[in-house]
Amino acid sequence: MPQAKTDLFDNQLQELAQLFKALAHPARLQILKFLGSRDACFSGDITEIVPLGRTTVNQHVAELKKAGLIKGTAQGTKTNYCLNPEGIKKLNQLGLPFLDDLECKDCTPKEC
Amino acid sequence: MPQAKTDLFDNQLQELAQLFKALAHPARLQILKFLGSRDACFSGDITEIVPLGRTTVNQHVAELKKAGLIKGTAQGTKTNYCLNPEGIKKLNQLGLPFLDDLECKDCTPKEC
DNA sequence: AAACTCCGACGTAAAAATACGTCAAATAAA
DNA sequence: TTTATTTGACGTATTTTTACGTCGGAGTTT
Repeated sequence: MPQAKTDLFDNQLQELAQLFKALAHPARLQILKFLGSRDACFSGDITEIVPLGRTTVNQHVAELKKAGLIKGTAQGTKTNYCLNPEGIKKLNQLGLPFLDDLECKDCTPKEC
Repeated sequence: MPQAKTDLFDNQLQELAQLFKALAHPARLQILKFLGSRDACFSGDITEIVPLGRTTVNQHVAELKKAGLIKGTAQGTKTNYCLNPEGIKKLNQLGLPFLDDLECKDCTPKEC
């Protein structure tokens, strides 16, 4: 884009859009779902979870890290991947109310 | 991207990723929020709601339409913009459970 | 030590997203 | 009828995203 104009918007909207962007690819959803479905963190090859090349998966992992939704701390050869509770919390704090407020309120069939 | 590999993923994940993608820009969030905050639909110039050029805003509107989140029916010169209850419902049905399931379950500080 | 495994960093290519200008059609207002 | 207003369609430039190959380092295994 010929210059990102995202800073013309409300801060909360910007932040929320960033978070939703991190969720805008099935590979990233799959990674989050995988980590969320486990009791503990995952120390192993995330590449094998996702049907894409290793490099590509690592890129998606990096994006999730950048968005603050997961953490990955090196542990010997392997990396320990966890959900980042703070990021998830922020996602829920901003995202859930937004989705809730979209519900059709008192719209009659005529109006909607 | 040199070929979209999105079809390698679970259908629900694909669909949800598509919906989140539609929410991945502050302009689109602003439009949704605006329509959602009203009791009825909006018949007027959406361009003036968003701090971007008319053409650009219309493009965002088209994306929201494509994602099934809003409807826009022509009414004389103006267009009547409404949230699309079915799309919003689907977003909530898929999105809310996903977000809820990401909550850290019984992770001790040691593990996360 | 040598071989292997896993990961990050770098580079690359194709596609999509973003932002806008311009134009034409349709309706409303003068 | 002429003039505006509004919207959608088309085209374009720039940036970002997506997907991968390759290389090198850190640590394990043999």
